[in-house]
Amino acid sequence: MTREQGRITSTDVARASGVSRATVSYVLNNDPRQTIPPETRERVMQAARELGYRPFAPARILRAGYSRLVLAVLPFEQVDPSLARVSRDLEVGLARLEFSLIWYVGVPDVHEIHPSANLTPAVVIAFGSPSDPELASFVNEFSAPVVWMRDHDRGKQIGRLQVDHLAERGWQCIAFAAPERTDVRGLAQLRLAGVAERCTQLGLEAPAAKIVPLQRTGARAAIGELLANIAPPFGLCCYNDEVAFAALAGLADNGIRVPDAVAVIGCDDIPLAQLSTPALTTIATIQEDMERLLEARIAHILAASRGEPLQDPAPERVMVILRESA
Amino acid sequence: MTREQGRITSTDVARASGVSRATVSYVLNNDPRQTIPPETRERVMQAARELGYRPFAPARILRAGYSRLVLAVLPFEQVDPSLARVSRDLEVGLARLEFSLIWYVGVPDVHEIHPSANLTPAVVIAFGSPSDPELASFVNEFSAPVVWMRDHDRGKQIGRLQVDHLAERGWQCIAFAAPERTDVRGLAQLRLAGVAERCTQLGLEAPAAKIVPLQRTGARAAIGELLANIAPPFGLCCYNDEVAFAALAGLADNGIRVPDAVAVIGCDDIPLAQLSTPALTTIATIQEDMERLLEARIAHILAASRGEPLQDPAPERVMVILRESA
DNA sequence: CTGAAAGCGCTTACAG
DNA sequence: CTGAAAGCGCTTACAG
Repeated sequence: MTREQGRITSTDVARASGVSRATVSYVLNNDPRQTIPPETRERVMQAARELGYRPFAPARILRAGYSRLVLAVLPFEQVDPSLARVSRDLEVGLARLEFSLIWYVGVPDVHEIHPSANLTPAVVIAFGSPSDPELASFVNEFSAPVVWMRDHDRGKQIGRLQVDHLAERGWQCIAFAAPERTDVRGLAQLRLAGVAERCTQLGLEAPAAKIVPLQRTGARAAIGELLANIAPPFGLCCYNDEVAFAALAGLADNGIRVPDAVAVIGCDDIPLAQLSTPALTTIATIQEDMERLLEARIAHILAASRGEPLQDPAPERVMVILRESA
Repeated sequence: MTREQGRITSTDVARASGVSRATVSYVLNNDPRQTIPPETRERVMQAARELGYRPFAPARILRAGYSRLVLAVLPFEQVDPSLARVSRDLEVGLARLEFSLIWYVGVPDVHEIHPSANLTPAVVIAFGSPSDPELASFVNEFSAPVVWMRDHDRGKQIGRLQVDHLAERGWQCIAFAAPERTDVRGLAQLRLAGVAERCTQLGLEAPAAKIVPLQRTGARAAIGELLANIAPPFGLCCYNDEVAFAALAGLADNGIRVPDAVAVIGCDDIPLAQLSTPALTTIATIQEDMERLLEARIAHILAASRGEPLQDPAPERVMVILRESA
């Protein structure tokens, strides 16, 4: 692992422009406390440009004691379509504060080498819940303030809202379609818990739960089994829109009409949701709320980067997108 | 931006365990050239644990001259469903080599502050084409070797393959369904170019192209206009599976039967592809090929991190997933 | 207005 | 087997 590129340093720039390293630094960082003659300034900038000089980040950070880097940690199970928007808004907000946003995506347990060995974020944004011990320890390893997003509460809240919607429309019997993906079991449990909780509160029977695979034949079979257990009419709360698509396909393959015999409600409002037959009723995060939330979150991050104590941020709120399937 | 946490340094550990900083480093890095008495070793480790000592990454990197960090740069337009798999495989492969993988996702032009000010990747993986000037300059700013993935060729190749499949099955007339997303225009142009190229080679008429929005009413209207331009039967090559879903919905809303009157072929093989009505025929990257490719790519990255010259890697290959829509 | 010097935290020859 | 010392590249008081 030798790398003898011969890095270009500020010493090189100083030599090339006939000044000291201090002056190079003053010029390049536009230090307002120094008065550099424009001619010298120009000479330094020119030399830096010609040599292709880039300050070596680790040296700067070592000197300063901190970086302007925010690392978002995203477990695979949290990857979902709403992320593109969140990511963009976060990044633009942080850029305004001169912070860079980068992502760690994946499986915290794979690593003998922790990324903190090569990376010094000023703040870590964790997608998930602090009560997830693996995620929590992965994230704490950075010894930086941690801002949590997408905590457990949202999971339950979505389940509750799905039931509310179905119950309001007169559905008395509720079932839950769970995903096959194993990495997402925790989230699915939570969702189901929210569904079950609300059923109890409303005096409905406890919901039947069934794993509905995304493979079409698997979906058909799963829905068949569900139908053997519980007779239509019933309302089906799906873990997310993908599972809802599988449920719709399985119901169609079993000759069940949606929403006449079975109502189906998803979650996420993926772009394809309006394109299913029938178009999918689903749950989405409230947009304006989202914007306010992100602003708050960024202020939060800034505060954390200054070492100020963190308070629990307001949770994301959530609404029904009404289409045809429920 | 003061941060006076009082960082715990190797000096603290040395003091606490009554040895020199050198010894602390030897113990914690398991230097095989040193013979440390087990007792001393234990004392040092204990002290480090109790103090919660973590070596400060920038100092290590400054000393070493390089980091073990690979940064994948992903423009928004390149975000697609196949990424989850690629990401996971890349990360696991790199972890084995003791490299960490992190992502930069987004819009290179937003930044006055370039992430390289806070980050020193050993290698950059760029998703896109070196002939994209914005991406190229963003990525070169890191002054690290750059490995390119997903170059232009793949775009054309997919278009060609879609046409081949339709032509083999007797479709004489070809149309192209483009996405509405503007950030993806470049890729869409390329795809269309591939489609058009193959049509010419096969002696077919030049393909009609139409933007098909993902909103259901928009999709219906767009397909309506397309049908006014070009009468069924024809084969419809779609930019990706999402556009294909919109096309299927639009065709259904216009009373057109798939695949009898119009054949539809997508791209990506997203999980939902098999769940449409009819199930979607589409294009996917060959799986075993993908694995070989990733292995090669990782070897490539490793070579790059040693400063060895890069050669053009083999491109990804691609196949038809046959279902019902074409 | 400019430069010599110190120091951020780490690792590793080198001397003992 | 252990420790004192040098040096990675940067910024910034400080002296002139």
